[in-house]
Amino acid sequence: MTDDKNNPGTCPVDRGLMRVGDRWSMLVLRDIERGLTRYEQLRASLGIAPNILARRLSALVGAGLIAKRRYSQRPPRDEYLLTDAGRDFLPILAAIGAWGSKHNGGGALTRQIDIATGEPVRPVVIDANSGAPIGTRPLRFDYPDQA
Amino acid sequence: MTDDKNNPGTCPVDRGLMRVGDRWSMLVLRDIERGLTRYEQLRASLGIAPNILARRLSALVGAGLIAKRRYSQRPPRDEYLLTDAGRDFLPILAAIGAWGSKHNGGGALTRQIDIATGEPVRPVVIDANSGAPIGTRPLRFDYPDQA
DNA sequence: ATAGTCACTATCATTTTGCAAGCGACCTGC
DNA sequence: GCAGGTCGCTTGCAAAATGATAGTGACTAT
Repeated sequence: MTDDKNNPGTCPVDRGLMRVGDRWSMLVLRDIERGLTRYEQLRASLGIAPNILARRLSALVGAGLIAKRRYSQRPPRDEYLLTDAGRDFLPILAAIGAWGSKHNGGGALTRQIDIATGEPVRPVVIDANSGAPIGTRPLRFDYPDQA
Repeated sequence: MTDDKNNPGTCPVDRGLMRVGDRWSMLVLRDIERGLTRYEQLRASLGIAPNILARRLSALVGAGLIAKRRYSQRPPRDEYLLTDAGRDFLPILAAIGAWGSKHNGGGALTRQIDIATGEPVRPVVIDANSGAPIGTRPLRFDYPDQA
């Protein structure tokens, strides 16, 4: 685990998790995607303590995944919107959701539906080069020189 | 956030994160994938405190992502191997790694190489139905009845 | 017999999380 | 004009998780 931003490791997974590596942060992103952009909406939806939510939101702003925007001057009201980096993270949440449905999926579940086809989406991680799902072709790790 | 296993919520992301929603667990899975299957290898690679590693490993065993296997009777030695559910999680780690490379990717990084082509893999999450990357087509959420 | 490895456990300090209460800025009756 | 209500937090304190360090049991190797 790397916490030192000035001396990060070479593992991209670790690099990613430095930014969003906790559960609340991911659930906040999910809820913002669902349209719950305001503090009070998020607090009620998640059932999170207010101090914890405030801390997570400012961490996500600091990490560049969401941005705070004032949508009303009087009364002063803000909302949180996904940045490009935050939107880029959403497919990962979809993949985690697919895993959760498969391996921890008893009972009724919320699904995402493709509006054009009406079908539930089935997220799969593929290698864009080969088109093959990750895990179906042999891979090796390439470690950078650490001279 | 749901912690109650007898009364889980309807969000599949939450369901997934119930099982692996912390940073050490994901990094342990990554290292096991890399072939670091023994306690001492993991401890040295991750720089984690021994009590914390022991707890994470037994949590992952309890969550069904890894299994403990005795590979030597005398001296008694165990290793940790991925279960089917654990292997199913690896593509998510690849996707997180791709995100980390893109958005937090200064300096040298470890990469995964497709052995057949020699090319670095480029993980992308697609919808298996349409073949389109998640985020490129409009979706809606389908919430189950809560009568 | 002595030293060393491996896979942990035990103890205790530090850090993070979480609950409950409160606060400032504003709006909405009346 | 002032009591109550909403929103977006902060403060104070308890509880839980994490982490550093030391130690232990089962061996092997010399």
